Amino acid sequence: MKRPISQVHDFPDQPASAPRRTCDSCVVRGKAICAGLQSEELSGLNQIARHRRLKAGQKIISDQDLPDYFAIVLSGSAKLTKVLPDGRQQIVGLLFPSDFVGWPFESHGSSHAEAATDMQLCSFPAAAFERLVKQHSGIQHQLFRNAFTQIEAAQDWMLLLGRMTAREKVANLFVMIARRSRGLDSCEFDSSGRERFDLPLSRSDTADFLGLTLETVSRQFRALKSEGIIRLDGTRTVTILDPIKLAAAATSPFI
Amino acid sequence: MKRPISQVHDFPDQPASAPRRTCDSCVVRGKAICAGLQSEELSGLNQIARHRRLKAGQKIISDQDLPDYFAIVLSGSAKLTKVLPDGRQQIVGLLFPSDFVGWPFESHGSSHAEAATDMQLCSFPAAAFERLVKQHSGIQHQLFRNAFTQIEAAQDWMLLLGRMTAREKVANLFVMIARRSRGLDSCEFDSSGRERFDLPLSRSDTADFLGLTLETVSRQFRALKSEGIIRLDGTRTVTILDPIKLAAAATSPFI
DNA sequence: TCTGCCGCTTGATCTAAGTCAAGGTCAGGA
DNA sequence: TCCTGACCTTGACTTAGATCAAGCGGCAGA
Repeated sequence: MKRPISQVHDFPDQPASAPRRTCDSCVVRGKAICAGLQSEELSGLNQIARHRRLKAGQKIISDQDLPDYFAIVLSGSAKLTKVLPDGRQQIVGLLFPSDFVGWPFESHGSSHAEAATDMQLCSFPAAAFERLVKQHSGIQHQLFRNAFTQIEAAQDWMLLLGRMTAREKVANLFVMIARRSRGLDSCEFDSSGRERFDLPLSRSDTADFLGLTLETVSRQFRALKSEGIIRLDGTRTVTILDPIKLAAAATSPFI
Repeated sequence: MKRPISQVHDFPDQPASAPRRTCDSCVVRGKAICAGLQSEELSGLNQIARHRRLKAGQKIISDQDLPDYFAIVLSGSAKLTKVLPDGRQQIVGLLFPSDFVGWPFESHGSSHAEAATDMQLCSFPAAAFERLVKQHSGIQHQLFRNAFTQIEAAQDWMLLLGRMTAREKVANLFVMIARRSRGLDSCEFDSSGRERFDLPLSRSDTADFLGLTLETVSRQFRALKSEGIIRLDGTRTVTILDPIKLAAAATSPFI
């Protein structure tokens, strides 16, 4: 039987009294906003940080009301969605470990953040976090850099949504997820050095991410598979068999 | 003969010795990043600010090399574009007066900024501006808020690109440009209170912004016109005849 | 005034992707 | 064990929008 690669370790929520596990001690150290902070800034964050585990589908931050916390993704993935009144949906962002969730100082976000897979977060109470940001310009600077990364990703995705074919969209999705998964436990290299990773999204979510229908997504998966470019183990696990051809199918970006 | 509404006033570039006109003295005061700054921060900006006039089509900041200046748009519009190796193009942002151009502290942007119309900028030499930002957290905070606005716009646009029909895309474009033009000299209300504004983009650029072809854009313009929703004077000037129907055609967002 | 070009419109046709519909697969619960 | 429902695949067909191909109109330069 096929099983997805990644599995959230089953450790319990930290009780309030226990020493708190923080961003400081996590896998993504050095990549998340904590990177390059002064030790004073780090210890400030550590003091308010709190571990949090979410099941796939759980809301993280709604686009309606004030967020009560911000967070850094430690494991798993989150999706940012926007919905039209008639139900049409677009996923406008996919967050991986080390990504920051939420917008300090804004009364409401422009999208709804939700766990795409089971995930772990390092969370910070909103008010305390904003207070820290005001005191430490290093944190503010990291937030700003994080914003730039999000803009870059959004602009890349606009190019994909507006100007790419279904095949190119799917190929680029694989390239992007492979890159973001590298070094995480949702990614391994097999004995012949082939990269294998889990898709954090269902076919339907994938369609909403790529601006396609789920049928078209499924057909493009099949096409890349039948051309020997990828292998699918089960429905969520992808192995890249031919990275050259995959890059060609993606027409360059996201490499 | 029809003439576009907006016209760049023909005042000469400020000689280096003359008292410099700055962001402080411009139309967009109170809306741009200068809003809410301390007087000390403002005077710092004023000291390095420099007026700049650009012709339509001139490059502002390339996505290749380090920017030598950042700027606030005073009049006219700029477009941010991304290009695929085979020439396919996507406009990933449209900038209006009060918008900030460029990314301090990043070695290169992810898109190419270019004047869409003749325009005026309030520019800041890159190095001096970054120095100021480091000193004054108020400016940093304004930059951060500006980044949030850009993310919001980008996410809205992803929804448009991925999930809207050609008709909805065009209707939303009109709604968005009308909103952003309000209060500028590229916008007026006629005697019966109808809103009239200039499109900053050619049909071909509009197509690249909406993820369509220019033919489809042209046909959708015609459709909205023949339904009495808009009027076109010449090829760039739009009057909204029926805002209710326009909003209906846009299926809600951007209002 | 004429000419050529650029940006735009319009029509005819084509096609990539959407829609509709029928199964298949698998995990979880009765 | 079988049933149920969620998720995915596959096929047949339809269609929105792309592509191809004229042609128009205004203005810039001769």
